[in-house]
Amino acid sequence: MLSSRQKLILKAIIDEYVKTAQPVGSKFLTQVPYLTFSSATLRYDMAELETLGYLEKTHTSSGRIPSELGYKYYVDHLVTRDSDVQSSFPVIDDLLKQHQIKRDQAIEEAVKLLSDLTNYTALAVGPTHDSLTIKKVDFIPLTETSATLLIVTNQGHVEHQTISIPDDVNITDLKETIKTLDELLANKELDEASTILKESLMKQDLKTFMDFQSQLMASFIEAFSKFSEENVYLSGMTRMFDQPEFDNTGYIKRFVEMLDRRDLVKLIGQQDGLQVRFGSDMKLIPMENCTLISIPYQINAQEHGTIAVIGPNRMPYGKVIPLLEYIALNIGKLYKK
Amino acid sequence: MLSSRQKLILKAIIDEYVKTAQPVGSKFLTQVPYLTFSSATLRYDMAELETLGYLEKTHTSSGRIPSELGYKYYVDHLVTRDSDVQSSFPVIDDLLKQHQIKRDQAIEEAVKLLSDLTNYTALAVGPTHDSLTIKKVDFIPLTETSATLLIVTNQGHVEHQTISIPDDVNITDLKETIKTLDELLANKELDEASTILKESLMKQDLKTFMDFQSQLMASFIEAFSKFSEENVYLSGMTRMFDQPEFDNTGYIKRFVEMLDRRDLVKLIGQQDGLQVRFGSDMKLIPMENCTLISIPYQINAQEHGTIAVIGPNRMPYGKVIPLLEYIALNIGKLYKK
DNA sequence: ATTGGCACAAGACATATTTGAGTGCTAAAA
DNA sequence: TTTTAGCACTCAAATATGTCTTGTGCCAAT
Repeated sequence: MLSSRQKLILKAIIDEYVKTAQPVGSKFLTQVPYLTFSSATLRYDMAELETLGYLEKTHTSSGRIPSELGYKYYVDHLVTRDSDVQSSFPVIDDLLKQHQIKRDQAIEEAVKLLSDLTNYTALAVGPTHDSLTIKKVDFIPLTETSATLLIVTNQGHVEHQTISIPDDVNITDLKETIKTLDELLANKELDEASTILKESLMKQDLKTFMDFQSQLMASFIEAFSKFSEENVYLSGMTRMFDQPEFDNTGYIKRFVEMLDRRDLVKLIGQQDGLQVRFGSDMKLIPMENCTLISIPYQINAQEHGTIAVIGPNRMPYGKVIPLLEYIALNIGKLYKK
Repeated sequence: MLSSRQKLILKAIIDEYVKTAQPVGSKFLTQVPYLTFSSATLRYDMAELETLGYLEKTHTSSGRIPSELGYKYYVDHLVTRDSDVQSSFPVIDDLLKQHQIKRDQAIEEAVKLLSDLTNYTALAVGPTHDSLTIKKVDFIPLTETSATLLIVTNQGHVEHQTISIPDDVNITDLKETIKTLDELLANKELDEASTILKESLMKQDLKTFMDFQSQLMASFIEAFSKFSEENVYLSGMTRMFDQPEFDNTGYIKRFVEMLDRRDLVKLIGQQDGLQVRFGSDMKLIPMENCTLISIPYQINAQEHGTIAVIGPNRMPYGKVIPLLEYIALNIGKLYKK
């Protein structure tokens, strides 16, 4: 357990380090208004905080920098919300209201805004749909030997697959088949639909030939899987380049590759509430000196996703967290109209 | 005009510099089999090549490195096609044949392959369609107040727009309207379709209300514009990070931002045959020390695009160019089946 | 429990010294 | 006339040296 003085010292060190990116020494701390102690006293507590694992030194006689554990303690117990943040709330409101936005655009704008306001990389996944049902299955002949298969969901999402029609398949029969399928699948949920589809094709009650059926089946399955694929929105990919502690091509390379591979998506999938994850917490993709802050957003009863910021550990949490919360909240509000 | 010995020297310097990324001196050149001259003679010609602008020095007493002009001369007159490249042709054939690939996947695979084989960033734009016509316009009611508008082209591409239906619009009328539009627009080319659409809505011969018409119109226009949007495929974004001359976060940042903004797309739009562009040739986006090699590919009579590699000037052109050509050629072949 | 004082550690910076690769020039050889 | 050997010179890079500054740890005094 930390003494209250130790807490103040930890807070002062992190606040300062976030600003300057330089190790903080006892001399600086003596100038902090709420630390009216001699440098020796402060040093004593700093040494203590170091043995507890909250602080680190870059070399034997340097000032202290926060460890990951230190940041963790800071966000859990010490961070004070920056009241200035509220001044950017109207900007957010304005920008999101400005367009009569489509949903995808709204999320894209929100992510861009988040990146612009924080100067860190921002991303969002989703929205995923809790109960997606099939509204319509249709097909449009294109040529003698090809047609486009259309599948529309109740949320108005459309997937299409171009299929080639073998000579031995009668186009009228095919039309019939699709019509039957449309009736069978209408208003069914996706996984339910998959089952029904398999059964129907098994039962051979559809007037199409066997090997063509597998192509058809595959097309449906692929379309279904595309519906449940998650969109990823990314903005400010290169923002991390500006952080002095990342001025290193090797590191930056790994960072860009991670973004490119969409690794983070798995990490910020389903979750409750705000989460702050530090480099080593990101199990699959350890990224030292990085913090990922994520929060779910809700668009309506069925559609929700996650929006996140990724930046250096050395982040002004007191600003970033309220911003993220406010934006997540307003993506939902915005789309209610 | 260069003497034949000067040509040999220029070639030797570039070949070596491409391998090592180090300035090449007269001492090294004496060891080149086809340069049986003393270092003094070679130095004399090197000085000459420098005044002509083909070589540069990094400082007064360093070896020489090729200038942009030097590279240009090299690719135009000196490069010898590397016969080893053919050994990777079967790999290309295999990988592209392996899947029963869809067109988009084929291009994506090709770009990835190009990047993997060259170790440079690769990209492709397109395919664009010469004569895209509308095959079908349809609409699917989702709820009382919303519907999805579907537009299908003769190439089997589909765009959809979700529209909200005002209370004062009768859904039967709307159905009627869409049906009329379908008949009007079927088999029309995109720009033709835009014109027809405007006229019809002007003439008010459609049974929908005025302010709703503008929404409808906008939806169509947006869908049309999406059809003609170009796809961009990108692979190996971080490959440039491995080049020693780009081990610099400032530069890398500009590079990634350029890729992110898709700046290159404008550059490699319509063109005939193979093009090699050096840093300063890329008018809008000067990227020093970068070379862009691009070549058109053809998928069928109507669909074509461009595929390209971007890497450092210091590139083994003798390998990269044949590879690019072979891949561009085979994207087309592959999709013929 | 807190503080002032002091020896010590280590990075940062500036300045010299050495080394080595490579050049340009010139006079002699081919 | 062309080519070559020889030599003085240049400059970057590596190495060494000394000084300065910041900050630590510890101890004795308060």
